[in-house]
Amino acid sequence: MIRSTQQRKAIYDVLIDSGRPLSVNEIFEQAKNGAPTLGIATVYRNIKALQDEGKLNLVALPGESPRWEVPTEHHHHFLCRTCDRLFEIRNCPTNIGSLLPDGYVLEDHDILLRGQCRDCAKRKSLKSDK
Amino acid sequence: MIRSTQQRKAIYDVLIDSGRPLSVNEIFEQAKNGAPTLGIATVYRNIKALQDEGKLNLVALPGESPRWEVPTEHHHHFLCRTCDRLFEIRNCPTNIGSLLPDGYVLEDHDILLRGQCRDCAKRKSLKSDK
DNA sequence: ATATGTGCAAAGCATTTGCGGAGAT
DNA sequence: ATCTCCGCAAATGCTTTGCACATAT
Repeated sequence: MIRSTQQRKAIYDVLIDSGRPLSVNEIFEQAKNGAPTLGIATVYRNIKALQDEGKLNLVALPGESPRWEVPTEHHHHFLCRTCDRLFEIRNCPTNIGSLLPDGYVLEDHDILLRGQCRDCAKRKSLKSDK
Repeated sequence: MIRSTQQRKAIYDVLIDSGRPLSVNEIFEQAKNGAPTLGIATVYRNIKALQDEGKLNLVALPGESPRWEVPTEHHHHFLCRTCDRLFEIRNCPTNIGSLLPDGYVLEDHDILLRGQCRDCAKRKSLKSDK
C-alpha cells in the first residue's frame, strides 16, 4: 500500500506547480524546499512510483535528458534552440500512419519540433532590424 | 592525420553494409568479424571520429540508446517494440509546421514511429492464428 | 505493531580516459 | 622513426539497489 510521505508530496507538488516538464535534478533541487533531508535515491524511486501510478509522464526527448510532467491529453513538444525551454504542442498530425510501408503496425509516435519560440523569434527579428 | 586501420574499416563497413541504423553493441558484435581483437573502446572512439568527419550520423531517439547510420537524405525512423530494430522511413509529413502556434519558427523536426515491424507483425499473427 | 519509505553508501551500467605497446605511414 | 591507434583496465557519471533505521497506517 502506498503511503503519503513528506518526500513524495514535495516531489509531486514541484511537478504540479511547474508549468513545464522537469529533469531529475530540477525536481531534486526544488523538492528540497518541502523535504530538506531528501536524498536523490528517494527522488528516483518516487518519480518511478508516480509514473507507475500514472500520476507522472516520462518525457523522453532525442538527445536530451529525460523530464517528467503531469499527464494531460496526447500532445507533442517544441524545443526552443535559443532558450532551451520545452513547450507543449496540442495539435497532432492525423495521418501519421500513412508514412509506413505495408506490413508495419503503428502503435505510437513521438514528434519533437525544434526552432525558435515566440519570444526568441521576436528578439532575433528585433536585432536584425536595427 | 587519420590512419586507415583494420578496426576503423571493419566498423565503417558494418554501417555501410547494414541497411539500418545500428547501436554500439550491434556495431561491436558485427565488426568483430572484420577485426577479431576489437575492443569496445575502439568502437566508441571510431564512431565519434567518423561522426566528426561527417561519415556517420548520430540517430538520437527518445528513451532509446543511440544508433548511427550512413548519412542520406532527410528521413525518419520506425522502432520495432518486439525486436528493437530501427528502420528508416523515407516519407515525411509535409505540413508539420502547421502544428505550431503563431510566432513560433520551425527549424527542424524529429519523428519516431513505434510498433511492430513486418517480420514481428507476421510472427504475431501466426501465433494468434493457430 | 508492522510493513513501507527513507537516506546512505555500495553496486551496476554504459561510456570515457590513461597508458604502454602495436601498427600505419 | 614517428606518431596515431589499439586493447586493456581504471575512472567517470548517472541510476539502481541493499540495508538498517524511521515513519505512516
